[in-house]
Amino acid sequence: MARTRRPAAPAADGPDARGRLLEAGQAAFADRGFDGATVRDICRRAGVNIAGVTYHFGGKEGLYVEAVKHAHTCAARMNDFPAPPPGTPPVEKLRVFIREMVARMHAPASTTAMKLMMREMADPGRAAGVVVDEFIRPVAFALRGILRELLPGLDEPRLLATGFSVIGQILFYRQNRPVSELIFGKAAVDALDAGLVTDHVTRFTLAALGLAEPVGSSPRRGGTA
Amino acid sequence: MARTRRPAAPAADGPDARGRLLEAGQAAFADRGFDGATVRDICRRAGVNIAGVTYHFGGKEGLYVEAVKHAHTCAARMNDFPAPPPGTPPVEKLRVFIREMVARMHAPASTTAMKLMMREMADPGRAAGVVVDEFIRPVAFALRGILRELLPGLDEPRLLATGFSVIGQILFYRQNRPVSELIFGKAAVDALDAGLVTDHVTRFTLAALGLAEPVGSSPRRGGTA
Amino acid sequence: MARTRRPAAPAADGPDARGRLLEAGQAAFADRGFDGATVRDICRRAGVNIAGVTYHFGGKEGLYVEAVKHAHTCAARMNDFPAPPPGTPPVEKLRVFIREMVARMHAPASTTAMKLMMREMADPGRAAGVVVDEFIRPVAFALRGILRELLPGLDEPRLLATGFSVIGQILFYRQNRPVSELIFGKAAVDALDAGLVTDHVTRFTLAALGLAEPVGSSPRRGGTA
Amino acid sequence: MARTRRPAAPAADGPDARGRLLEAGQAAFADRGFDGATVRDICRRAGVNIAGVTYHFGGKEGLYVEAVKHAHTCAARMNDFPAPPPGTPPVEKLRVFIREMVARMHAPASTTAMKLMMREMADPGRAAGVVVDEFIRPVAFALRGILRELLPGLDEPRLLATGFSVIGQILFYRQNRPVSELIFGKAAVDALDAGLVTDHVTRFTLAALGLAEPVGSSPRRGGTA
DNA sequence: AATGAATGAGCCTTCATTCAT
DNA sequence: GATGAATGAAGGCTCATTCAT
Repeated sequence: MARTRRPAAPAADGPDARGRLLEAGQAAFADRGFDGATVRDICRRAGVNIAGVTYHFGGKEGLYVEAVKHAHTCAARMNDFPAPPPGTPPVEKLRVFIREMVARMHAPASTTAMKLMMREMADPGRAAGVVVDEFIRPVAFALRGILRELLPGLDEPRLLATGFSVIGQILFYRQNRPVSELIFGKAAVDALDAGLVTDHVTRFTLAALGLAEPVGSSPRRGGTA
Repeated sequence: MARTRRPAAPAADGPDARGRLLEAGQAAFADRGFDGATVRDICRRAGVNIAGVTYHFGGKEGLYVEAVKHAHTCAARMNDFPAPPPGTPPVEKLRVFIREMVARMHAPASTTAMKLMMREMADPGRAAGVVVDEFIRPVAFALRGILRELLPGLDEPRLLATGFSVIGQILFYRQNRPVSELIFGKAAVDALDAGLVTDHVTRFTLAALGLAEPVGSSPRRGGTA
Repeated sequence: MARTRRPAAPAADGPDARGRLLEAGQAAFADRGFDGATVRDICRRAGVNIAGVTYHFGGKEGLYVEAVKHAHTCAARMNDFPAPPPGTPPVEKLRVFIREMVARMHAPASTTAMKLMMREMADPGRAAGVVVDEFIRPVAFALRGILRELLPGLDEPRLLATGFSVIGQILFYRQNRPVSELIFGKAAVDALDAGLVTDHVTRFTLAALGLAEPVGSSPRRGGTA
Repeated sequence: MARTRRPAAPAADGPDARGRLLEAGQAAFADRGFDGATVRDICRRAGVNIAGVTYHFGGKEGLYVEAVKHAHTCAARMNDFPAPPPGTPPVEKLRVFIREMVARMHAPASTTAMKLMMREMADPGRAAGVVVDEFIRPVAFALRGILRELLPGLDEPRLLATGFSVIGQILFYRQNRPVSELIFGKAAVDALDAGLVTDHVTRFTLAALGLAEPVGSSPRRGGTA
């Protein structure tokens, strides 16, 4: 156990210094950004000496990159995306994809990790390459594959735009939640839980592709049937 | 306008110090963020004394807020949103709305102002209230009004989600362009110009609402006719 | 007066911040070396804010270079080296040269400046170029000129070596005083004041060149006659 | 020797950690000074754990002192100064002394050790006592003895000054080589090899004491014959 | 109205050192 | 005997801000 290994940890008793730094860094970068976060604060929260960041990560930037990597590892196991069985029809694959993506975006547990990744995506910088390569791109191509199956005759630009329409709908809840709450009130936005959003986005999307009844036609149950 | 809000600033007389500071601040905040931008750099670029920011805006934060306001004033005259004639059918209103929004998001001219506003939206803070009140909220309610006309029977949460689906599709191009280019290449993303995106989002949305043929059914011409 | 110009000097009342920094830096670098001296300490001694060094000199290294320049300016006005009248015989020129150099090396007033310069000479680095160009080289060439006049037939290497013999004798008192005192005691070394050393070096050198009676032959009076 | 002085060090067994640390420390201190050298760097170069310095020498300062001692042990076996046979005439003793000293100062082999010692001499501090006692003082007194034999009637201060004139000439080449090269060019200074310098200093000195023809009188051969 | 020298808090980093193993 | 993760003081420097002019 890493737990029994620590020699003289001063404050916390969770994982080792490096791990605690990673957690604390993730949180700090997530809600203050790279420039806004301070090494001092991160160390204090991690219960680690101020020299710890340089020691373990070579500096603030090193910690940032590792924190983003860690975030993607934590929050986004794309691998356990429930790979649909071979014969699964594409429509079902799309349903699953949407359900999974929405779930991720609404997961309250990984909020911190998610926020950090979103920040890096909105303003790609130090760690963008890693996030894109290991996390974003696979998902993007998975979606494109599904859509290609569904729309074999569509030209490339429109296929891309279609993918963006799907992803755009889902991402919106992550990227614009605070503003949405400011406009419509927290309660109204909170009402849109993962289940409702999954249903809605699935129905909206399938209808747009001619694979389901349009939104508004039959009251609910747009997700499965 | 902004003139009446100044606390203790000197008379503005054209491309004066205050104005240059506003421009320079807008640019700096847009591409480095609040923490990343420095007062010194902004003053240097504006050709203004280093004390200028404190003098004219009371401090860095003051300049930031004014810069965001200025950005919304510049880039987002929601007023000249071509108010459709009274009798316009809702579908047409939605078409116009989408066209206008996409145009704004793709406008290369107001890139700086747009970037600054997007930043503030992604991480609402110091100036979020102003942006939301004066720029975002009117648009959001306009869209909701249109959708309510189109879907009179839909319950509130689903109406909200539908609005988010429309806006999410459009915003995606602003909020995720750099990452998209990283994934699919700049060329592929650049191919999605305002016209194509307008067509696509309009078709996708109308189809989702049962007001147009689904995406992929007939080759193109989903936008105008 | 620079004296009346200071707006809000916190502690001292001498020259302005920049000047005080220069003095304090000179002292600190002189007796602790570049690495040993700290900006904080220098600022404290100068009664200047800690940001003063960066502000006025761009950083520690900038202050160092300026301090060395300042030292040479202060301690070594080679210009007022009493230029001998045109017809002065070379022997007299050499006498004057030695007297002047010894005087400089023994001057207790400019000890700090001298120490700083010696340090930089012993381990030429950041400011060596300046010191050599503006201070050392002119002196070196002046001496070589005098010796060339005295020894027209000597080959270059030996002329150089002769110059080094003259300078080496004089420099010794600056470069090795502390060690000398450790060996022979402070009293014995202090007994060698500027006058005695001038006499001695002059006699030793002139005798070596066959221009005076050898050391030890007649008790004293080796300097002038 | 140094072995009996260690406070709490482990048994030394050849090119062990302790020895490698000593070598690495010597090199680092020689060309960066005490403050400029870092324990980390020294340990890395010695292939020793970072705690090695504290462990073996009690700290950085301890290593420094031992390194200087080591340097004097390595580079300056004053013992094998070829003690002249009892009846050797003083002039010959002086010749030998000069030859030996110049040889030491020009020895390229012991450059590191020499540089370290020179540094400590120029700015006597932590290890000055040791160097002076074991290395410098014996030489100084040897020279004084020789000069006393040659100049039995000279008063003490002048005798001291005479010794300084001899040593000053020789030391110059060690203490001011870099600056000399800056002024006259590396080639010109390199031309002054040990042989030429020995010849020159010997001739210059003996002539100054009335024991040889003056410099410049007969072309060369002032050193040996 | 506008300046810019000066401020002091706070930044990230590096240092020699320690201590449980 | 030797290790290396962890320490905490101190390093140089940058920041937004102030104030006498």
